Amino acid sequence: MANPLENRFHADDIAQADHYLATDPPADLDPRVERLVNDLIGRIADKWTLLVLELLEEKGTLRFTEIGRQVEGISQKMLTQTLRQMERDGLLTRTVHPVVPPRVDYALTPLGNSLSAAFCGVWVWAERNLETVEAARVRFDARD
Amino acid sequence: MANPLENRFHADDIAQADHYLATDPPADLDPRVERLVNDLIGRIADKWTLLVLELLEEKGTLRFTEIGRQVEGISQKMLTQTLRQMERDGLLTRTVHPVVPPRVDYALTPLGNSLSAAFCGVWVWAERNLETVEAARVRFDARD
DNA sequence: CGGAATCCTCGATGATACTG
DNA sequence: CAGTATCATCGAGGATTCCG
Repeated sequence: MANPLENRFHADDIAQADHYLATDPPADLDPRVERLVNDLIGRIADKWTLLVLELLEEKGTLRFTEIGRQVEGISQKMLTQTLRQMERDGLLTRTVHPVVPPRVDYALTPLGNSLSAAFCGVWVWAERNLETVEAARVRFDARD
Repeated sequence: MANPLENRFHADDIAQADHYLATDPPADLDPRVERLVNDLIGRIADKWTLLVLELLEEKGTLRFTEIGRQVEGISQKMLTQTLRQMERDGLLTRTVHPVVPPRVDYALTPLGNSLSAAFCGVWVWAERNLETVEAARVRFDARD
């Protein structure tokens, strides 16, 4: 895996990783790490996790139903599943209030916030290059 | 919206990102843009695209078979499909050499490179927080 | 309200075979 | 070598129901 930080992506804490990565062997890293990174990427890079992550970062603390309402198109099943997995991974906290009717609050942990920050670059890229990609598709589809 | 490469954020200083978002229309953005961004995220955030993207960024130009060999576990079908979609989106170029046996080279476009750069923060996050996440999972699974 | 449990479907993916 | 085409599967995810 190449050092993705040849360019300068400046989260101050991430700049540290720059140095950290630079110490790696030139070729590829430990296959074990490779596997785990891919696994992790696979988990976080799914549609719902991403959307919940951004929503909670923006809104702070939200209840189960509120999240469900604001994440367009998610089913209750997937919402539960996504939230559980994120909780398991330490990305958010789940707080059950012993009242009737039940009230469960979800909020990002610092780890969750840092992941959201890490994704910032991707969101910005997507917004900035939306039309470029659209144009590329039109051009591609127009070829014989 | 700021360029991520110029953008300075701290993982623990999400309040800033808050402010950063605050420069956008207060509520949510244009639904059309929102939809397209989500669509785009959905496309690029799949396992194979991500892996091919990083591989090509690292290795430069590669042939079809070389990519297939280096992306562990990908089937020929998915490789073709992934490469086509990336080509369609303008992320890479496909160069057919009229020789026998056929030779087809793939390489990232500037757009592809910029996307790879945008993902840089995520890869770094994954590498840095691998063990934190692992620990969180163990803790979660150990609860009653 | 915030889920858990069940059933069911459909589309993504793999396996296989064929070709310029 | 670099695909395309076809068939088969299998599991992610939706719909529905029930519950503390």
